[in-house]
Formats: sequence, structure tokens, C-alpha cells
Amino acid sequence: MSRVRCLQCNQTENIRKAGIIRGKQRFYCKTCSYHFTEDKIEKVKNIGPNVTDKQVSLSDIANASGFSIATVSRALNEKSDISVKTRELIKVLAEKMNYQPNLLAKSFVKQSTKTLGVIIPSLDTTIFSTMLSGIQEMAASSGYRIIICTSNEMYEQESANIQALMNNMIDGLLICHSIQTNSFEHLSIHVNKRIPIVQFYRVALGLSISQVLASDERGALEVTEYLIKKGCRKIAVLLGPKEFSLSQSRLKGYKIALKKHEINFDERLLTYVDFGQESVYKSVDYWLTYFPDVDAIISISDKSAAQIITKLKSINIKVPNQIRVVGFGNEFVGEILDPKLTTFDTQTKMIGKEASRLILDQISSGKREIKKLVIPGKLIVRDSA
Amino acid sequence: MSRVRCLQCNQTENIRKAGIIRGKQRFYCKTCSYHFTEDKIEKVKNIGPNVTDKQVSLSDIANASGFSIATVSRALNEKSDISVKTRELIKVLAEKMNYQPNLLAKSFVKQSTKTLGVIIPSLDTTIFSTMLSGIQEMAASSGYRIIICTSNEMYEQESANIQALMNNMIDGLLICHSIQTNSFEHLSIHVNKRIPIVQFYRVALGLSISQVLASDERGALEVTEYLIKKGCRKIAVLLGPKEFSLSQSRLKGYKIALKKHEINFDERLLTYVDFGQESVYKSVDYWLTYFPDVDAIISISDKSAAQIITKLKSINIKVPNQIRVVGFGNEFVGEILDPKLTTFDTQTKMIGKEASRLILDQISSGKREIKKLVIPGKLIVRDSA
DNA sequence: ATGAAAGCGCTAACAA
DNA sequence: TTGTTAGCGCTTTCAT
Repeated sequence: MSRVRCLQCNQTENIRKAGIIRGKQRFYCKTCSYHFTEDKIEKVKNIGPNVTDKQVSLSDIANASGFSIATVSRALNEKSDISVKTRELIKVLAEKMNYQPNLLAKSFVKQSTKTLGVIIPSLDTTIFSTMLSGIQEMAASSGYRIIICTSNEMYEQESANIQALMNNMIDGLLICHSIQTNSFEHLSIHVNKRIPIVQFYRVALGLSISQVLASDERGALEVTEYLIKKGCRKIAVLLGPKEFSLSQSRLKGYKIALKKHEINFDERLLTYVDFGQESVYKSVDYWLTYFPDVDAIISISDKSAAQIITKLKSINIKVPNQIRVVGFGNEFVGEILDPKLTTFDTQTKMIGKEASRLILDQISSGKREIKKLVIPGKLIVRDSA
Repeated sequence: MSRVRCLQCNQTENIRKAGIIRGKQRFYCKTCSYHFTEDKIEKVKNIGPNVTDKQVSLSDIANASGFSIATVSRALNEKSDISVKTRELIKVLAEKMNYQPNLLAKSFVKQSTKTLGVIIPSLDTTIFSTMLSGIQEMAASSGYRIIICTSNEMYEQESANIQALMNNMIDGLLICHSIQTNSFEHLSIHVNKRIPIVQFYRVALGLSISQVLASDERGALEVTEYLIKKGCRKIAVLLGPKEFSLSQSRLKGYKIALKKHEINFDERLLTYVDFGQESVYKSVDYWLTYFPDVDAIISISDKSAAQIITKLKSINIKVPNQIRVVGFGNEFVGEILDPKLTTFDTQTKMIGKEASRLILDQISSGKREIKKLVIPGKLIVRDSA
């Protein structure tokens, strides 16, 4: 059996040799129809697990200094009830012996890891990694690390991750639910535990857990009003999956704006997509076929907005002249689009930051003050609307 | 003193009230000149730290069942030397008592956390979060979690993070160096420790540490040759910071291609940027001023390529007719650019995956086989070149 | 100011 | 098959 592993599908089965290219063996993976070369895998040397020497522990320093373990611990932790002389002596010795505290032992006795757990649906979506960045920044500024788990939008994985993390691995949990998640017992059973929890971005209603949300409703309202003021009357909306609280909030804001300006709400102007390019393109086709007089499109994300504009341009519809397009999220892609994208900045990073701050507050205070925070966003007017 | 905190700069000083808007108090932060409202901060209730009840431990189950702690441990860990009857009995009891193992204690006695440490320069750059995604996927498939630290491109932070993580917090370390990092003692001192290390993307030469790299040299060579075949003779290159091994590798590939096709290398066609839009725009201005006959630009990243194209369009230079542009990385932005971006796909996610695989192999085998892996990429031909 | 000793929850070697 | 015991490295209480 071939020991070569496909670089694409990661299997060792069904690999065939496929000629030599530039002096290197080329392979073909039948499973995923992928050609590749083993391009420069150099095995330099094979040193054994020759761990140099054992980590020095408090007891080693105790032995070397003649003091007890307790005293050494006190000296190294800057406790007050110790003579300056002893403390300095021990610190110098520890330095010389290259002492490194075993954080695992420390965490164990304190039952605290100085680590936050974060569960997000995916790392491939800008919006999540941006929130993650905010979380990380805030956490780091308080000396906390973060441990990341992804649910891949699946309930099972989300649930398993919660369980694992809550078993003393972390001091606090930040969670953004998967699409699949629509029951919340896996979370609610942890509500009264030592470890605090904060939900962000996609949250469950009715749980006694702090939350940090984007201003979806208000955002949709502002965006819609802006378009109405520009003269639009037939405003289509591209939403995410129907069950999404996010879709519902945005829809609500949209409806309020319409009502306020006495425009009839037409359900048929809404489409619900799964974020794939396919479904976005389909939506555009659908609108143009059944509602050729559509004069604006509000998109669930900047990425989808970009796809919408690309699609419209490909069939020679002018943006914003014929159809105005607005996105959500203020991602980089909006800046380089042609025309530049008008978008509602949901302050994604701030959501992460605030969620992080909320949980750090709970950890340091020991209080379980339940807060619901809505991060205000703002409309970024550019050229597409 | 005001207790309101600025949503932008995160301070409580210098906050002024600034009128009422839609029934909500509006504020102004003098420090960072930012207006905001406290938009819907609801304090729902303030429950104390009423931890329901202590976590049940092995000893609780031992007491309840009449068996010893050791037997309970064996039963719950599916060890063989235990009667089926006892095992089932204990498992049922544990379930009933809602036992959850204390992972921290487990990690402590095993000195293994089933966690990989990852140090990356930033979470705000697509390329890093994409690699992270690859790392995470591979790790999760082997039951490992990942703990993320960012260096923010600073040596100090990188060094501190290495130190913290290597103190028994993790089973393996994956590191992508910061720009600032140009000495590597902070890493080399850990080479012979129990915890294996793998460098990826930005690596140090001369250390006995496994590495996973993008095929920068080959990529630049392919890209350059492609442009030459299209008839380009005056090919400018936008590089990252000069000290970057990445910049050097790409430069090398570029030079080889020129030499092969007997085109003179002109150092003045190179610019070195810091990834900011400013420096990219400046580069374009520079080329157009001093080398108006430039017929192609190779960019360090797709993001910069996008900025280059935006800039060229703004001064009515046609891409690819007058100047061809090629990016690196195959990011989403390239697909929606107009014209669509020709780019070299460095297989960013694969780099993460392979780095992760490498370290998992080292962990499970206990071997320290030092490998250098170059992940092959491929040219994606679209419209910009 | 310092030391002795208990204990955190679990695993594993050894004994029975 | 089951129990006893030591111990992982550290913190902390209680003596001295």
C-alpha cells in the first residue's frame, strides 16, 4: 500500500504515481481527482525524544537553598510574610536554576486556568474571526489566554465542546451558537456553575445568561430608511437561514421602516440563503424574474453583497443607478468593490471585545450580574446605494 | 466621575453627555473623539455566585458505590481488568450522579492537556485565520483543542507567550513568527524539551525544528514566467518587509525567472511595504512616476493586489491591458474584484493542516523527526493578468 | 519569618 | 478483580 498521503483529501488510499515532474515524483489521488507532488519533504535527522533534563520544581530549589518548599513558594509569589533577604536569595537561585513554574499544577490547585473558552461556528468566516480577534485582545490585556473550539455549525460538536471546556479547563465561556442549535439544555445545565458564560452574536432567548448582540434590528431600520429616503420603494432583502434570530431581527427593523413610511410589506421580496454563492446568485435571478422593478437590495453580509454586485454587473445592471445595494458588517471587501459598498457597520470586533469584557468582569467580581448588551453600529455611506 | 465607558477606546475618563437621541442618553468621548449611546444595556438581575452544588468526584462515587476510588477510575476509563458487572454498575451510578471528570486534575497527573498551542502574529489578517482554521480542523480530528496567542507582530509578546505555553499548558507548539522576531533564543531553548515545536509560514533557519512553508520561491517563479510569456518585460514587485524570509524567497523566484528569460533585474522595480493601504498606494505612484513603462505588478498578497487595482482604476489605467496584476494567496477578495484577480494559491489552509499533522505525529510517536515541508501551490489564472 | 503537613482529583504501580 | 498507597507540583493553613 502506498504511504503517500493526498494533500487535498488527506487519505493514503487510491494514490497512483503519475510521472516525474521537475525531477520529483508526481501523484494522482483517485478519491478526489487531485494531482500533486511530494514537493521537497526533507527529513533532516531523527533525534530521539531526548528530553534534556527534568524541569526543576519548587522542591529542587528547596533542597538547593536549604529552605522549605513553602518558603520557596512564598518567595517566588512575592508574598509579604517573608524576609526580603530570603526572598531575594531564593529568586536569584531560581533564576540560576532556570526554574519555570508548572502552570498545570498551579491551575490544578487553584482550579483556575487563566483561560477563556470560546466556541464559534467556524474560523473560515471573516465575521467570526474578527469577533475572535476582539475577544483575544481584551482577554490578553487582562492576562487571559483563549482556547478555541469550532462547532462547524453543528449542535453535536457545540455540545461536546461546551461539556469538555466546562470540565475545569476554563475560567469563563464565550459562545456563539451554531445554526443547528435550537434547543439549549446543553448550555442551561451549566448556568449555575462556577464558570460564567456569555453568549454573543447569535444568542438564545430566555436563558439567564449575559449576552452581547449586534444592533441588527436598528441597523436594518436605518438601512431601510436610508434607501427609502433615496427614493426606493421595492426593497428586496437577502436574509440568512430563517431560524436565525439575526434574520428575524433584521426583518423586524426592515418592517418597521416600511410601516413608518407607509410602504406595503411584501414577503415575496425576501429570500433566505445559506451563504453560498449559488444561493445568492439564485436570489438575484429570482428577483429580476418576478420583480423586475426592484430598486434596492439589502444583503445579510458584505460578502453576499459583493456577490450580488458581481452578478448584477455581469448582466449589465448598473449599481447604484438601477439597483442600490447595501451590505452588513463593514468588511474589507466593501472598500475595494466597484462601486464601493454602502454598508452597516455592526462593529464586529467590538462585539467580541464587549463579550470578553463582560466575562472578565464576572470572573473578577465573582458576581453573576446578567446583562444584555447591544453594540450600536452605524451606516457607512459609500457608492453602492 | 462618570462610570460610562467609551465603546471605542475603552476608557471611563473624559466622557461627556451629548444630548438625548431617540430617548437614549448620548455620550461623547473626548479622548478618542467618538460619539455613542449606551444603547440598551439592560441589567436583568443580579444573582450571586450561587454555585448550585460541588462537582461530584471519583471519591463521591466510590463512597456511594462502596467500591474504591481506583476501581471507579478503572470503570470509568474502560480499563480491562475489571468485571463487566462492576463497570456497568459504576457507569450507571456515575451517570445518575452526573459525574464530570475534572480535566484539569487529569491533565495534571498525566502532564498532558490534549491541547496544542498556536502563536500567530495577528487574528485580523485573513491569511493567519485561514491557517488557524486548518490547524484547528486537523487538531480537532485527533481530539485536540487549540489555545491561541497572538504576538501582534512583537517579539516581546511572542517570547512571553512561548514561555507561558511551554510551562506544561500544551502538548505541542505551533508558531508563526512575528515581523520583529529576528533572534530565536526564546525558541531554541525549548528545542529539547518534552513538548514538540513546529514552525510554519514564517520560520527561522538553522534551528532543529520542523517547518511547514508555502512554496514562495516556486510561486514567484511561476508567476513571473507566466507574465513573461504574456509579453511583460518590466515587472514590478510589491514585497513585504525586507527582513521577511518570505520576501526574500519570492524575490529569489522572481530573479530566477528573469534570468532564465534573459531579462535584466532592476532593483528599483521592487518596493517593500508594511501592508497598509498608504504604502501600497505610494508604491503605485512611485512606479508610475519613475517607470511609466511598467507592464506588470506582482503583489505580496491579494489584499494589496486589490488595493493596487483600485488605485490603478482610479487613475484610469486599464488592468490587464496596460498593466497586469497578480496576487498571492487566493483569498476571497480576488474572486469579486473587477477584473477578477489572477493569483498564486499558496494553499494557506493546507499549511495549517500540515503543520498540525506534523506536530500531532510527533506527539503520538514521541519521535523528534525534523521535517521541512513545502506545500505546493498553484497559479489561478483569472482576468487581471 | 519559616516549616510541616494537608490536600486539590486523579492515575498507576503494587499488593492482596 | 479489587483495594491500598504513593505521588504529580503547588498553595495554604496551622504551628512554631
